[in-house]
Amino acid sequence: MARHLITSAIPYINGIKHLGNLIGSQLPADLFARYMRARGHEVLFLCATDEHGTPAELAAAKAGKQVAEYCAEMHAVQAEIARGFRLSFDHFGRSSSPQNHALTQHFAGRLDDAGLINEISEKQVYSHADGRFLPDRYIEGTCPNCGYDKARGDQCENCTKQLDPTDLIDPRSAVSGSTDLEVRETKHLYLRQSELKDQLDAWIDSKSDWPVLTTSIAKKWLHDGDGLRDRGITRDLDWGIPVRKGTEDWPGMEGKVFYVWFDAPIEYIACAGEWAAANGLSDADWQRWWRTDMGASDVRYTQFMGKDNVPFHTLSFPATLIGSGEPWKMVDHLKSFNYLNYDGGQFSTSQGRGIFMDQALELLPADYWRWWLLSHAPESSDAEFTWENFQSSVNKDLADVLGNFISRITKFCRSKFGEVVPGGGAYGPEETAVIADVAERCARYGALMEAMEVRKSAQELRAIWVSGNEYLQSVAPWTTFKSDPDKAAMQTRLGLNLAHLYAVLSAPFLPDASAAILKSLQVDEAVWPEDMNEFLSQLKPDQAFVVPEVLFAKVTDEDREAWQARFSGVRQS
RNA sequence: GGCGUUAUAGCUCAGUUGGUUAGAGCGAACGACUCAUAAUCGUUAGGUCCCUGGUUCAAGUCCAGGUAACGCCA
Repeated sequence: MARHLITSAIPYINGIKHLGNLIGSQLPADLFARYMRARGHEVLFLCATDEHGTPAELAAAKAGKQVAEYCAEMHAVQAEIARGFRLSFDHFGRSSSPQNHALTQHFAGRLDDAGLINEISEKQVYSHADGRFLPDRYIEGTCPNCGYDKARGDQCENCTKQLDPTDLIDPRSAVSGSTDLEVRETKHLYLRQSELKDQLDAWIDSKSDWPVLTTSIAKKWLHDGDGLRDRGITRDLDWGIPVRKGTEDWPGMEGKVFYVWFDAPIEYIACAGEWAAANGLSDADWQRWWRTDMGASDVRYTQFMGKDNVPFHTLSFPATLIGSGEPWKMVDHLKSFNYLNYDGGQFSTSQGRGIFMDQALELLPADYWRWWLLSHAPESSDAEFTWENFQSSVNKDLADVLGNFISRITKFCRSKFGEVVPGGGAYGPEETAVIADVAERCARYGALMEAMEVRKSAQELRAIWVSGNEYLQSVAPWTTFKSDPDKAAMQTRLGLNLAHLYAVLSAPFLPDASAAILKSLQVDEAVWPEDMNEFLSQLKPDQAFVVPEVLFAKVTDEDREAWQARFSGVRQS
């Protein structure tokens, strides 16, 4: 038994995520976690909401709420939707947790002790009316380039020109509208990542089994231009983790908080602490996952993320861990995904384009989405969601190949032998052949799952479903029954055992359908097949079962057209 | 403008370190079956592997140049 620590990139608190976000990290991470648990490994699967930063403040203000209140509500909403998609987090934490406050401050202190923090004075805009410094995005004014009067201090949305707040004509606060602004000196902390460049470089070089996409992005950041740049890790905001040096005050940094990119990845660790606290466990219980001096040296740590997050996971976060000089568990394998596009363009949270997680669940149960998304995961390049493709994949794979198999075998059995597993002698040569075929495919499926080859795993799983249909078609128990009912009984028994196999193998992809099949076969516990001969004889003669409800109803043309129309524009609410 | 990724059957995609007749699923045509959600199974037809040049006994695969789409940065 191995120990697997699995984290998914943590979704930002600001609103409900779309299907592109889901397949970019949380869903494949869940697939991997479920598979590893099914194989009997010890798994800790963590995710959380990323709650700090300017967008959260803006969204809260727009909703007319305090930031803390807004974040608490949105965390509950996201947690509920995650449950809806059957994401099996051991804990769904919050980057605003007390654990993350303490740990982030701890890391900052350690980094400072190691001489890896610089204090730098810079000029920033202060708003007298708001009584605070304003981040670039909080300042609005007229774009000097195109004359657009709602340009932001970082960029003009109209002409896309990058700006400095001081470029704006008639600048005003986006918070209060006040024009009583002043440029002031303010001090910020910088993490001297450049000092750690060689260590990071060597560490990345040691990861020969990482995908090209991952290492090429990391190498580019390390070597392009001036190389790895030092980065500011503090901000003049109210909402966030107060800047402290461990448990001590940080002179000159009063009223400032850590920048979101610094504290968000630390939440991966803090989340384990939240998990322990929520389950009445001790510090040692989470530290054995994260501290190599406390038992984590045999942990295999895998991170899942979209490609836009790769630099943070390969450079910034490792810089924090290495720089601390403490024995923290570093990532072993890093699986990154490209983007999922929607009908010819990008999914977009800010523009409300595409299908959002809550809307998806209103249309169809989780298994449909899980199957389509995973079997079309954007692994080697960007992938495309179209309603036609979704309809045909889901109907063919789930309704016709898997669903219909379960239906035909259970109903055939009921009509000829009743709702019990029939006897009728031992398996013959045809059965031996199918069992061998399925065993071989199952081994391949396991290897692909182990390697996190998501699409190929889905293909192999589907091929295993097809084997059942092939078998039934070739031995035709409905024909056999006329001349040799005993033989037909035996063939039907294997068919039912195959249904059991499909329930177990499909569980990581289709947890609900899997549970439904097991329930109808009256199997209490799903156990992964080790010996296929043995497994496919587990359902014994005279064992009762119940014909299940239709597992997957088809998506009709009318459904598809209606949904296509409904999701053609941008989200209204 | 710079950089990156991609380009293979009507569609969605596989093609390991260059090695016989380039594969799968869907869709199409034909056939089989009738247990089943008009489901299933089989057979067949579809490809100048974006273009040009190069390296090699041998290139979808490596190199150079070009074209197109997308993305990131300026």
